[in-house]
Parts: sequence; structure tokens; C-alpha cells
Amino acid sequence: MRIATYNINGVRARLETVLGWLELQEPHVALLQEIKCVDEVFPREEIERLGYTIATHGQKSFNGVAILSKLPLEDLVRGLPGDDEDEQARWIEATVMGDRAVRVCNLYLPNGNPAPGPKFDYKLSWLERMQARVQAILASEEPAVFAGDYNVIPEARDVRRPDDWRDDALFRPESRAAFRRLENLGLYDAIRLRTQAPGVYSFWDFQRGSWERDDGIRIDHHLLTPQAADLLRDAWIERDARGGTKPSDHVPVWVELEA
DNA sequence: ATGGTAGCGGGGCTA
Repeated sequence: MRIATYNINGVRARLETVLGWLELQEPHVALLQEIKCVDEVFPREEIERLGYTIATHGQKSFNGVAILSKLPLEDLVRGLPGDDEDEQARWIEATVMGDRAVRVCNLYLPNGNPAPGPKFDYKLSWLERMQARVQAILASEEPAVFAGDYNVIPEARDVRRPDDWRDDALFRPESRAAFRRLENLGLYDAIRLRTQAPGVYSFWDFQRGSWERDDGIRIDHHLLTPQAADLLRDAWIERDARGGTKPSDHVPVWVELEA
């Protein structure tokens, strides 16, 4: 089972980008973030035509996540549990019924800038709420993947110019510590199970010629439960996607599981 | 210090 996470930065503005990518790469499961639309206007038919089952959790203008799957989906959950007041659409999860059942959680973590401030507080509280959800799923001892745009640069080797990011919500010590706490619950960063190399990025800003200068950061991650890590065949970043026609500022990050 | 780009939606916010 090949699973890709992809912050598409507007699924309608980049529909041709998504459709071309799905046709070429044929992910079994695609986890989209920043669809930036409500469920009613998600381009469902166009994607279903390629053989995908679709589950969306959308929102007007901002945020929004979707699961596209060639395999059946069960036990859908929309929204990160733990705060009924939270109206931001940043979480959707389902069980993908492959050779093995895999619990797949698709997340779009708050950016958190400017920091400090209320947006940064929201990011940190969201991370705490995610911890509780991770613990509940870990307790079930099932293969599970927590994938998406974490808006966290885990380490200095994950950013080309660390000094430019010191005060940014994506790289502040509090954000990195919260990411480590997730890992310390017993999750594995799939890319780091495959390579220790620096300079492996998943995002290059649209501004300042970041792509041309390879001024990137790694913020899109797959965290695996031990049972999912047991099934890991490979993990990679589809860097070439950043150079194509009408690219997102993020590129797809992949895992292949024996499932 | 500033502005540089992009999507949504039709001004300013979010990133």
C-alpha cells in the first residue's frame, strides 16, 4: 500500500495538478491538506472517475483535509477529537482496508505564526490534543499512520537556513519539543527510518526564489505506530513535483507499507 | 526594514 501526503494549497485552483499527479503516480491512498473549500464544491466526480473513494472534511476558504483511496474506507472520523468548540477543519481519519487494515490519520497542523500569540497558543494546544488521540490509537496496537502537514521543522538538518527560522512558529523550541513528545509516545518518523541525510525538504516558499535556491524545510511527515513501522517498505519525498506545472509550495511525501 | 508570491473571494486574511 502506497500512501502519499500532499498539501495541495487549493484543490480547485490546482485540480489539473492533482489529476495529473494521481494518474501518473497512482497512490493507493492520497491525503490532501489545504483543500480550501467546503465539501459541497470539492471536485468529487473528477477524482472518483480515476477510481478513488473520497472522504472530505472541508471548510470555507481555509484549511480542509481529504482522504482519496483506491481501497475501501471504514470508521471515518472528521475533526480532531477533544474540543467541540474547534471549528477549523484540520483532521480526518479512516481505516483503509488493504491486505492489512491500516488506520490513516490525515492532519493539517496550525501554522502558529506570529509567535508568541493566540495563534501560537492554538498550535500548541492542538498538538496536546493530538497527543491524546495518538495515545488512544497506540493503545489499540494497530498499524496506524499519522500523516500530513505538521508545520513543524523537527531539527536543524531539516532546514536550509536555520537562523532565518529561529523565531518562527515552525521552528521554535516549543513546537519542536511538542513534535518530539509525539515521537516519544512511540512513533517513528518514516523518512528518518530511511535516511539520516540533511537537506531533505518537503516545502519551498513561493517567495524569494526559494525553490531555485533550494531554500527549503521539511514539515510534511508520516509518523508510524510500531505496528505500521514493522510494515514499512520504503519512504521518500517526491521532490520533482515542486518543479512541475502550477506546483503547490509543498511536494508529496510517500510511504509504502506491506499492507 | 521591507517586500517578495499564492488562494480565496471580492477586502483582507492566511500562509
